[in-house]
Amino acid sequence: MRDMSVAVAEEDRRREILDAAVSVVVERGYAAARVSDIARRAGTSTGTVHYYFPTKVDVLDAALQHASERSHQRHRAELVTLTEPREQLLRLIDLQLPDADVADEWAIWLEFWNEARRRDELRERNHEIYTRWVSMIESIVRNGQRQGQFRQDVDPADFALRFAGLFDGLGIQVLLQPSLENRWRLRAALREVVERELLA
Amino acid sequence: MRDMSVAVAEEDRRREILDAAVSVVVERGYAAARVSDIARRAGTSTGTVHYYFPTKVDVLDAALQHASERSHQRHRAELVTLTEPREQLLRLIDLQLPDADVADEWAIWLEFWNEARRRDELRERNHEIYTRWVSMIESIVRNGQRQGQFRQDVDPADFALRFAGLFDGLGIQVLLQPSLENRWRLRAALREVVERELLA
DNA sequence: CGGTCGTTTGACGCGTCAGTCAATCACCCA
DNA sequence: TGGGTGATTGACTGACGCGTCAAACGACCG
Repeated sequence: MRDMSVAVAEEDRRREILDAAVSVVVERGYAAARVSDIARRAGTSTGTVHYYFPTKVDVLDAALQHASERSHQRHRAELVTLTEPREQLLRLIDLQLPDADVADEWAIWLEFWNEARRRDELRERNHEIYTRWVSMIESIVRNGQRQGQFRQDVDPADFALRFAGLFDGLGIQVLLQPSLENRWRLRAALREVVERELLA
Repeated sequence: MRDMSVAVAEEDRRREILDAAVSVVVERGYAAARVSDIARRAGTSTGTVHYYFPTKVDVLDAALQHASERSHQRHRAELVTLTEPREQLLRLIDLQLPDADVADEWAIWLEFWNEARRRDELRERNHEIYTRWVSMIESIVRNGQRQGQFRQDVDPADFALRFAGLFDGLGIQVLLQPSLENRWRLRAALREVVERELLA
């Protein structure tokens, strides 16, 4: 019982530190993030941060993982509330437009990619995460085809890859120039792809 | 005459330093680049680097600009050798696939975007550069339409934006997983967009 | 040849920051 | 109550790297 309650507190503290780390990475970037920033934002001390994570790299990598997990769960949670594949895809678009909190998520992706370029473990991690994201889209498309709502002559894996790619590429520019106009264009471009390629 | 020759030497030295800086950024990343790395790779001393560029940020920013300029010139030089808009677009694809040297260029873009996220001047710079890249595509499309080779019912600006976005998004993943398979998929996806959307 | 100016050098000073550690705290249990 | 355990603190140390600067270099000129 004691062990349980301590374990829970431990997990909470860990999560607090990771949340803090994520927001520091968003603000200062992966490479410029300081342990003291993370500690301050988590309302604790550098000693405690090191108590939970041996080195700074450990905190930051865990933070990236943490953020990507949260993002994935958010997507899943929203998708199960919808039954129509078409609605699911459109919702996915709106869920991931670089607005407010989601812009922070995009920032994390950029940092992630950048860091992954130089480190094998992160490259692998990115590959898993990206594959999961593409698979999510792919399975929606497959569902749509099975239900006869989407065209049958489209390769789901191929479509999913292109959809994700288009999303990322335009998303980066929207992140950097987040005007209403640009956000709207991103949304319109993605919806148009869905309409044009999946619906007869 | 003396001034002239000195000025030329000065420019050479500057360029050497910038080339060195680019390769250090590719290797270690913008944030982790050290003045001493740049000096060593340029075959000179840290003092000299600071003689030409007051601060490290000045070198790095100039290096980003330098790399983007070189990339743009490379595109222009290749395009003028072709007359058919269709050929120009297809060449552009092959010119920019993340292979060998070009992978370094992609790395620079990632670093650039990442850094731009936090700094207004770089955001503006990125906007100019990106606009120039999209405009290049757009004007090829316009040419193709004028010559009757491309469909008339496509908005060139819109197409160019989507084409560039798709290129970037998929390009990042190819950069991180540079398998033959992935490179081929990127190329095929882009060529297909050209075929499907621009050619009747 | 001696002086001037632009260039180059690298040792040094100074600030910064990750990670350590001894001390303290808080909680529980015997 | 007293002792044990896990959690927390922040001062400290050692490493590191930017930017400075005094000294040297070398090309040219009067």
